Amino acid sequence: MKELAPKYNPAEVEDKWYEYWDKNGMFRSVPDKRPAYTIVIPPPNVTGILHMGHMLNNTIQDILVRRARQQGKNALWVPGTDHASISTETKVIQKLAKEGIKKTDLTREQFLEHAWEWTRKHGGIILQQLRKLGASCDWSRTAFTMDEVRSESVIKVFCDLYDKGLIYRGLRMVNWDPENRTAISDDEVIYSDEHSKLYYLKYYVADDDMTGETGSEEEVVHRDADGRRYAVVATTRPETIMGDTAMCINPKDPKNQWLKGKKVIVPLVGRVIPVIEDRYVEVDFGTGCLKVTPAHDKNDYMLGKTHNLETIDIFNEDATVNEAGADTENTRKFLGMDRFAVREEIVKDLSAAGLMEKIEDYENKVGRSERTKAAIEPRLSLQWFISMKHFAEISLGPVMDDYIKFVPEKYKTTYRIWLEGIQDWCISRQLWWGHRIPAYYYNVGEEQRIVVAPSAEQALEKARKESGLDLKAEDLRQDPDALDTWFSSWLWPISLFDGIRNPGNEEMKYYYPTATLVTGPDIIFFWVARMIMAGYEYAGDKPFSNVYFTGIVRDSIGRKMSKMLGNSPDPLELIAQYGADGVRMGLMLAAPAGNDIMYDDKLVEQGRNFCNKIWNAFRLVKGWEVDPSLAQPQAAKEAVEWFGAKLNQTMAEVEDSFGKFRLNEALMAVYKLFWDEFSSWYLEMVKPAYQQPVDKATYDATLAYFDTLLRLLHPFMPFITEELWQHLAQRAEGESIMYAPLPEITQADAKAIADMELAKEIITGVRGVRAQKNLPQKDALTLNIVGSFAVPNESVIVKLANLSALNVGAEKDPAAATFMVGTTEMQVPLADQIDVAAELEKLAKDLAYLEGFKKSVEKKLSNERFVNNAPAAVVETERKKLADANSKIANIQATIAALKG
RNA sequence: GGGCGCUUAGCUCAGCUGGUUCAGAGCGUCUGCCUUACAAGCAGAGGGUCGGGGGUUCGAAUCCCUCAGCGCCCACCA
Repeated sequence: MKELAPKYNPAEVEDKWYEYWDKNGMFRSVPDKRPAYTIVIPPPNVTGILHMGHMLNNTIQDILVRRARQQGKNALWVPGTDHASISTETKVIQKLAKEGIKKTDLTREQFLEHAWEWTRKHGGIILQQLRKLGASCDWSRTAFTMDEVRSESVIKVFCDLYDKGLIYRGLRMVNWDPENRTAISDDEVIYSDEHSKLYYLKYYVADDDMTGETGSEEEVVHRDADGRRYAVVATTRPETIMGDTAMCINPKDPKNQWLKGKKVIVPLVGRVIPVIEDRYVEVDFGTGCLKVTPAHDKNDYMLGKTHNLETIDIFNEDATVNEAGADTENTRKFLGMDRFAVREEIVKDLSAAGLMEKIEDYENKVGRSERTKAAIEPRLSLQWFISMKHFAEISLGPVMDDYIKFVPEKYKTTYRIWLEGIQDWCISRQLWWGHRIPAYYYNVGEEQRIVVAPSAEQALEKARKESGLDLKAEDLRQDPDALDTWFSSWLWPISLFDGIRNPGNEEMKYYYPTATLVTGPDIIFFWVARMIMAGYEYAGDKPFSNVYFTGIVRDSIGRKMSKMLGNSPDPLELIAQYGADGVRMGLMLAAPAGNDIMYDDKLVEQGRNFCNKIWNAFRLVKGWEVDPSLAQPQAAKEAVEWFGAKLNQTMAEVEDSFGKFRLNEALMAVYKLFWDEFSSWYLEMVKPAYQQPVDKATYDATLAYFDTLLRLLHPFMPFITEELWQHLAQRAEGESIMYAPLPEITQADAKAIADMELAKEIITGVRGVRAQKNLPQKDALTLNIVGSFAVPNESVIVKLANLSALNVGAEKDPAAATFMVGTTEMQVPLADQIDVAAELEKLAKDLAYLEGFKKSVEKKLSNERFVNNAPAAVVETERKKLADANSKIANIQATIAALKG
């Protein structure tokens, strides 16, 4: 074979193997007799591009799927993308804006045409990028949440839930995103602390008779220069005063007793509003007076309901002031003005009118849209909701009982608490990009009625039946709203197998429930919980058996990766630079389940270096000439026996780690096995002298071990393992390491492992002496073992320590470098090279340490309570420690005496 | 305000139901080596009173209490 480069070049092999796998249909899965192992991808946004979070998440999925394949399971990883209604619609609007087109200038159909065009142009890029990573998805099954199967599934489920009475339409205070002019769910609102101001406004008492204060001295009564009384209200949102319909105090607030039963005047607006009492108001906040704006605040809305207040909505959909907000002389000028501009203006006006008591700096939580970052405007509107009580009931148990296993387990609590306090799910969005709500309105006289049906035709038929009228198609108006994106996502594990339209079909029976869901904890409510709900409602069983929550990929100083900070590496750039295997390996080493990972280039460097290590180990082995006539050297025989045991031991560890989803530990175990045990120890043990041939037995054993190591590594590093596996032996076209099973794990020979550990300790001891005394490796040394000792793997020791003689039962030699293995003294004679003073100093230190150690053990053993209460085995080990310490001390003392003598 | 979690070597972390696999790993650091598989490497070495305090116990990184710091999630204080 041709000479291999001393460095591994991933770029040369990765695309080649990916095409090979794809061409040979190796990612493809169809139901058969084997057990299934299914993963459905968390569908990335259709127009998104790969970021570090995707890299981590999809690497994990690929590892699980590839491992399942090796285990003989019928592994399927289903890919797809999400239409991401808000996010995509926002992007399309921005793109149109650049072309000078406003959404409002377009018809729904025109807008959707633009959106589809955008989707076609950018859609699926991310799936192409996943191939670079090595993702072994069955691409023939690639789905989209707005393709035909998924869309029909969504509509069918909506109709079904409506028929079941689980979907309703209602007037609610919703989180309104004025930028996209849509309602969003509670979960899509991000609250953060922001600097703002607290404005103290004067609300004069209406029809003030200006008579003196009544009641207690604790009362706080404000008066102006003319003696007129007013209350002070602290607010962060002075622009909403046009919607004030009451002022509220706490009935127990001594400061404000005098306001009871009074009416006050809204500043500037001039409207007279009642003072109401409710314990909701905090006595200690601000002045204890609260302005109540039922149309623009969730709590105020609640107050409005309990106290039967009028609701005045003062804003348009885009949070500019409407007619109702601008119907007085002083507020007329605000018509059409944005809420924040109004705030500025109104603050000026209030101050000018002497109605502003003071302004303070203030820090409060402001809710913003997760997507557009626009400040949420609470808004009353008609929306569609799913009643969640039923779903909460069916989805709690399976997780709490570990029928669905969460990794890490702590998210069970998070999940339970959320379900216990669950709110109804607002599923309508005032967007066009998405699944349009299949609800149709028609009028019977003045009364508006609703029918819900999968199509306009069916709706018409239904409406005719229900109304008894001879309605025409144009009498029905479809609801303009689209459904929340998650309304399609929650069906994903079912709809991917067409299990909504065709319940119980063959694919559903075979692939469902899926094995493991790999996702971030940030969407545990949005998605994970709801998939569990839909799973039970529409497939009669859990959607997945395990949920592996990944962490967030952060930069090396712990910041989230973000475009703004520019601290996120480009994944494809990384792959180009370090190889897909190197990147996968680097990420996985640092990623325990549920832990954030601090990304650093050092990690992927380590991955790349490991690839190189594997590559070079391969170069070594493949470079050997085999001489069949050669007998196997004893050292090689010992090495082969030992490594077989070590391999088995590690495979058991890896198996155990996978069972616990501790992929980083599994990888680390294989990493150390390959680098330390195989490369640094085993290969050195069996390596023939330079340009000497190797015997057949050793060669075969080594290739077999290499093969197994590649299989173990394959799920983590698919490309290099395939490349080398193909080189390792003649493979037929269509063969792949992807389907090479792992050998069975047998009981590891513990004695073989322990013996070699001891041998390694001796070798390391000799190497230590070489390092200290500057003795070159090529000079053979003598090793004398003082007293009796059963030497394990003697040939290996002689070879790796480069010994000319190994004597057991030697006399103590003062002119020798000494090291201890257990209680046994080992010496490398140095003749005149020994530095007596330095040696004595070192021995004195050792002695002092041992004396101290001995004392602590003796103290323990002389403690009667310890001897009486501790288990016999523990006491026994203490006794042994003491005996060992005594023997070591005697040894050292003898050596010191000999050196001095 | 409620809940969950974290604090162990310079960095990132592992240490299950208390006792030789209890003070560990990887990376980094230091020393010596371009030894014909690999300097993206080899060999060797150093490094922590396990956040502070208290308690339970013969014995605590491990269990309990408390304090401090950090992180995340949830929540209607304008």
